[in-house]
Amino acid sequence: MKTVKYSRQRVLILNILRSTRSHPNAYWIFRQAREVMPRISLGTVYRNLNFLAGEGKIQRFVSEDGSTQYDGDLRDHYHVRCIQCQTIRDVPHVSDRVSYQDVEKLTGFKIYSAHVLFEGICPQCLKEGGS
Amino acid sequence: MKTVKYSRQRVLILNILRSTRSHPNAYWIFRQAREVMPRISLGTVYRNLNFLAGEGKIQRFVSEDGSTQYDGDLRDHYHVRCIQCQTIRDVPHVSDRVSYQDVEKLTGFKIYSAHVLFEGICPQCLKEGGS
DNA sequence: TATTATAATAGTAATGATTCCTATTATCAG
DNA sequence: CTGATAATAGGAATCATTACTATTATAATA
Repeated sequence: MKTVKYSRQRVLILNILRSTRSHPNAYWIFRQAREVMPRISLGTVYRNLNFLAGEGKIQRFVSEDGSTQYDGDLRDHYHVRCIQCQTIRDVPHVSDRVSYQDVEKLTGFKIYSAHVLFEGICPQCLKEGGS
Repeated sequence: MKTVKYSRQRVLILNILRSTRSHPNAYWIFRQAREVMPRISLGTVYRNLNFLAGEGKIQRFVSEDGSTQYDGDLRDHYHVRCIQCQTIRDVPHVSDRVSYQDVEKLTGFKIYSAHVLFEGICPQCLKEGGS
C-alpha cells in the first residue's frame, strides 16, 4: 500500500497557507517558502498544493486572470472579487443559503459543494475611483 | 471617436455561441468557425470573445482545468459541474436567491454580479460509476 | 539505531492556453 | 466611391502549470 510521506516541504506549504488570510497563488507561496527553505522548487509547490487540495486540506479556485488561487480556510464561506484591483476577500457569513436539494431535483446531479463568487468594487477602489 | 466595426468574423462567433447550449472553450468555437470561414484565426476568436464579454454580450467563466469557457445565455442562471466528466450544465432556476444587500453590508463592496457553481456528479456518471 | 523500499524533491524541459506583434484587409461614415 | 482606421491572419512570445529524471528524505520494520 502507498504510504504518504509528510516532507518538510509539504508541512511548510500547508503552514504558509494557513497563516495568511489572503488567497495567494502558487508563485506567492513559492516566494514565501523560499524565505525559509531557499532550495525549494516551484514544481514542489505546485505538486503539494495539488496534493493538499486532493486530500481536502485546502481549497483551490481559479481566478479571472487564469491563475489558480488557494485558500487554507476550510470553513464554508463565500468570496468577493474586486473587478478593479482583483483582490479576493472572504464573505464571513451569508444569511441566505443556496439549497443543494433544489439543485439536485432540478438537475439530477448529486451535489457535494457549492462555490459562490460575488463580483463588484471594493471599498478602497470605490473611494479612489470617485464614481 | 472610436467606431466599432462589426466584422463578419465577430458576427459569426456570436452566432455560434448563441446557437449552442453547451459552454464551449475558445478552441471549440474556433473549430466551429473554421467550418464556415476556413481562414479565420484562433487569435481572432480570442480577441472577439474578449470584446463580446467586455460589451456584456456573452458571459465568460474560468473552468477547473484552467481554460476559459463562454456562455451566450445572458439570463441569470447558475452552473453545475460534474467532478468526474467535467461537463458543465445550467441550473434553470433556483428558489433561494443570494442577497447582494447582505454581502454589501458585510464587505463594503458594491456588488454587480454573482456566480454560483455547484459541484457534484451528473446523472450519467452516477449511473455508470455504480457508487 | 540501522536498513531499505519508495515517496518526494530539485532543476529543467515541455506543454498548452492566451496574448502580442505587424503587415494586410474590410468596414463604414461622409 | 473614397479615406481613415478597426479588425484580421499568421506567427512569435508569454505565462502558468505539468512532466521528466536522477537524487534525496521519509518512515516502516528489523
